[in-house]
Amino acid sequence: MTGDHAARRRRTADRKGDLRERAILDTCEALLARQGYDAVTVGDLAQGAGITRGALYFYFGSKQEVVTALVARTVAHLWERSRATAEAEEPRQAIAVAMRRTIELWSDHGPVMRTAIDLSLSVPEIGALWSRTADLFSAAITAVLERAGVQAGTGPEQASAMGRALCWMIERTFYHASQQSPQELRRASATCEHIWLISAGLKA
Amino acid sequence: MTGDHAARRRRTADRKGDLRERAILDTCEALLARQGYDAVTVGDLAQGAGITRGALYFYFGSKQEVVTALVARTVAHLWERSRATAEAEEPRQAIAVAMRRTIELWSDHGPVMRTAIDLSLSVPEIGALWSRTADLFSAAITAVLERAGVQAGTGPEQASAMGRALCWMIERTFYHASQQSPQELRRASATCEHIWLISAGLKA
DNA sequence: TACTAAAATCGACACGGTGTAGACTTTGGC
DNA sequence: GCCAAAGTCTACACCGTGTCGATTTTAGTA
Repeated sequence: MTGDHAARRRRTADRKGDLRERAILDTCEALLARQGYDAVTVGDLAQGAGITRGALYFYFGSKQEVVTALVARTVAHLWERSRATAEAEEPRQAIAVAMRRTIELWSDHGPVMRTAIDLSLSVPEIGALWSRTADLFSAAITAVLERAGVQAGTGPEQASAMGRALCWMIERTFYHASQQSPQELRRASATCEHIWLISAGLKA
Repeated sequence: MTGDHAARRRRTADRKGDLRERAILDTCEALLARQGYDAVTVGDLAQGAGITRGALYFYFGSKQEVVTALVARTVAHLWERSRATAEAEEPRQAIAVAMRRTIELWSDHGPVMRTAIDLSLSVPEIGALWSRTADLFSAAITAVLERAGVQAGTGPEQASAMGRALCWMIERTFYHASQQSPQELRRASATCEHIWLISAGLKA
């Protein structure tokens, strides 16, 4: 706990291994962008990172751990940015900003997002990560609905449940659109925004 | 093409093999209900159907083919029932009926539905099957929206795109709710119905 | 500079699941 | 009873995962 100790920690923080770790994760993301999880082999991952399979298992206990770490990295990035968002905005503004953020997120990390969703069931770790992320989104949407006048509460037709449903709508719509094209992503975003506004009572 | 030939065909229609085929599919559905696709092994499938692995490969070329056939069977069942639906109803009625049908569908075949969705990407055959099903739903929702007065067209804020988004909302919401409980399924349905009605301009 | 412990890497292996091949048995029409 | 097609089995080859122990590299320390 001494300063000296901390210094050593910091110095060792960028040791060779961390570079490798990042290289593995980067390779994973690149491979995921065009092969789908199943098709990606541990050998591919290792080769992409410039090491052998055996060496890779020094960093990660399994293929699942690699992709879990990748999802964690992406999601952490997302959390940081959403925390930076001022929450007290005018509803219409808040919705527009949120959708813009979502477009960026899916543009930059679509393959990882899709993989995370696909593996949520079979890999509990990823499921937890994604569930927590969805909760964040869901809560944000709910908050906007309430601020716009939708009745608060947990009934099937009240803000909370509606926020959840709209969250799933956005997730799934972007999931598909991100496989098409950036343009399709923008169109999808416009549609989601429209329905969100209507649900909030902010549009005819 | 003679009557005799047809009779023979019909007689051979329930030959031993067809029973086995159904047994394999039934086993697959049962196993999928509590294990997830990856965990299900061809050996399990064969054992459940009372044959050996080798014999199973006489009926299906691969594990993927088995689950594809299962999805096809389920989806065919769904198509039949939705074809039986009268299309020219009053919007509110149509929506209520559609949601009721959807609850039944997910109650009876939740695990298969979820598996189909999960494998849509990695198994093109299943992706096509599911995509076609989604198109059907999407079109039905769109039709109701238009009949309720939403502007027809393919713009991001017009009926077609909205129908798609609502379709995804329903899919994802039921996907999650069907993992919880029948009660949660009904709650989820109520929420989706509510948003659908609002989007159609049929509710405050 | 030489020593040493931890970090990193490798090659070889065992295991489990998939799909194939060929031999054998059952079934049902003639 | 004969025979072809349908159905079934056992054994095998292949591939990807994850483990293990030996070896090399790295970086503090004397």
